[in-house]
Amino acid sequence: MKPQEYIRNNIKNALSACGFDGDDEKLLVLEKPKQAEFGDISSSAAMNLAKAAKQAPRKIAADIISKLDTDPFYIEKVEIAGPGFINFFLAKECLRQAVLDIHQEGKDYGKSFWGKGKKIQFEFVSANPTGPLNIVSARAAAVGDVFASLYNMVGFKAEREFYVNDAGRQIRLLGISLNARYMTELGRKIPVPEDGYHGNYLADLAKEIVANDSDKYAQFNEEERCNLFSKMALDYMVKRHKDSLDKYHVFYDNWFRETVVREQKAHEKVLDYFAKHNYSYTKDGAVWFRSSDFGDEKDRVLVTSEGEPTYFLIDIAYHENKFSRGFSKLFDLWGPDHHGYIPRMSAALQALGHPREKFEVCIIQQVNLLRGGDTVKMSKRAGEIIEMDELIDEVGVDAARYFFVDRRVSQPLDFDIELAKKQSDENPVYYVQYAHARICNILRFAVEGGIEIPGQADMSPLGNELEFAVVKKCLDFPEIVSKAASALEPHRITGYLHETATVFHRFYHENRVVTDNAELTAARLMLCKVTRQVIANGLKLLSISAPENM
RNA sequence: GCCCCUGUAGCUCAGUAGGAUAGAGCAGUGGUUUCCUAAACCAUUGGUCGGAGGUUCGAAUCCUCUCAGGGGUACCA
Repeated sequence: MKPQEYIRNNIKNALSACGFDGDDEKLLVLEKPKQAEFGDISSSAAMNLAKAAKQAPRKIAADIISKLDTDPFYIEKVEIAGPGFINFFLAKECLRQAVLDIHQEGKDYGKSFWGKGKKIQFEFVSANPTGPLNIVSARAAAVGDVFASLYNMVGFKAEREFYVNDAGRQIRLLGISLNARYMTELGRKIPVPEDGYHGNYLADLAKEIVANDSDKYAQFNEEERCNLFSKMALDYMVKRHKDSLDKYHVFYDNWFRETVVREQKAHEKVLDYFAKHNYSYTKDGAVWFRSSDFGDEKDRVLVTSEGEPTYFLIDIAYHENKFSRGFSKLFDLWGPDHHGYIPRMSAALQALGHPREKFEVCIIQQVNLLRGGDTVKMSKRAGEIIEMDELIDEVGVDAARYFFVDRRVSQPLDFDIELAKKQSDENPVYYVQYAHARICNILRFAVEGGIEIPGQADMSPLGNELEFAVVKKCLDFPEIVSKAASALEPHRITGYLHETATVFHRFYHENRVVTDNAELTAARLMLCKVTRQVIANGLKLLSISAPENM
């Protein structure tokens, strides 16, 4: 049994013995004291009970403690402190045992099972295939990927999906824009329409087409040619997106195309359903959804007076399609510009019979790009955007991913390219990776000295505070993973890894691992292995490499 | 107008289902290497938690008001 588990059960029993509700989750929450002198684990149950029980918190705490079962294997001592905290000090023996337990779990350490194998889905990035991926997509890609990894770690079956908007006006415009570039390349100057796509990537593609097929398409009539070019540009862009994301270590389970929804007439089924249930009506020649009946601030158009289905309608049908694939919950990651869109989508899905909590949107705040402290101005109109590829090429995958994930998602992010590039102590990525590399080096050194790396060891030689600090930190990992997942807060992982690295570096500095003392060496090597495992597991969650040397 | 996000150390940010002396990294200052990687470690400087009220044993955290910045408010996608 893990120490936390033991203490939790223990408090639960003591509460019941004192006549309190031992099943009240709120009373069973364990906290980490801010300072080491307050012990390893604390409970504020007594203070939370004080008001209802009309007793002094410290008195309640004393009662609870009197009913605690303090197995010396787990508990060194228990104290009442401050206004009524109950502080537990873990016994050395269970910490020593924990090292072996974690070692046993290996790659699986950190997993939990509260997801119960439920199928869920994360849809993220889903950038329009009309231009290269930009910085905002880079943040969404890193975050969405880590969310999926986190949820897989806690027992869900999480899938990653990219929605490709491969239909509609913008794709026609893409074809027209490519047509202009192609004809221009052939010497017949046709301008890219003002609301078309002006980026150089289409000019590049046009050159490529001319190089391969020469003027073969010039004979086509214009409409035919634009249609063909729409398709060519689309395939080209999707491929580019895929390549960029591969390079970034983001791998999707599914690339879902909007045309599938249209071909299956799924949106018409939604219309029929809404009409049948009186969730829609016609006004001014357009079909409206009564979204205000489901919490939206006003009704929304499903079919325009021109007879065109809106993006919203198609999107509803798409989400209905997701549910039909058996996901018990859908997570969408959107940019801040879409937050006003949440109530209407939520309304639509509720109208279709899906409970509100089965659809959750996570808004990823914007990214401000800096270079050495100065803002990098980006103008989409003029085609001046920093592409995700450029960013990765410049700062590297590991640093980019670390920076994007190391901040609360709901918070705008200042990304300083110069800082991310720096291979110095200003850059937190290397700090964590260095701890991993350092441990690898210790193990290498031991092997070179003829010492066998133990698969088992007697941990009793572990005795000082720095050693135990490392163990305690490693012990926190599963809980951190669970919290990061349930709260959708990936920055907890980077923060934790940084702390783990700190504790290890500190230990390393004061304690020599490989010494003449064979027993002590074996125990410390085991401690090193376990720490390396925890750091590696954490980095793997983030898809950041764990280098063996630096 | 209405909605969302944000305001904590010089900079970038943690900390918010109320809890102990508000933390970390970087920057600054001063130290540490005959020894498994100094991309490290140790010490130290630095705070009216935007402001004002309120709720209570206790507020960065909850409520009201207020100031400041960013974003959103389409028969676009």
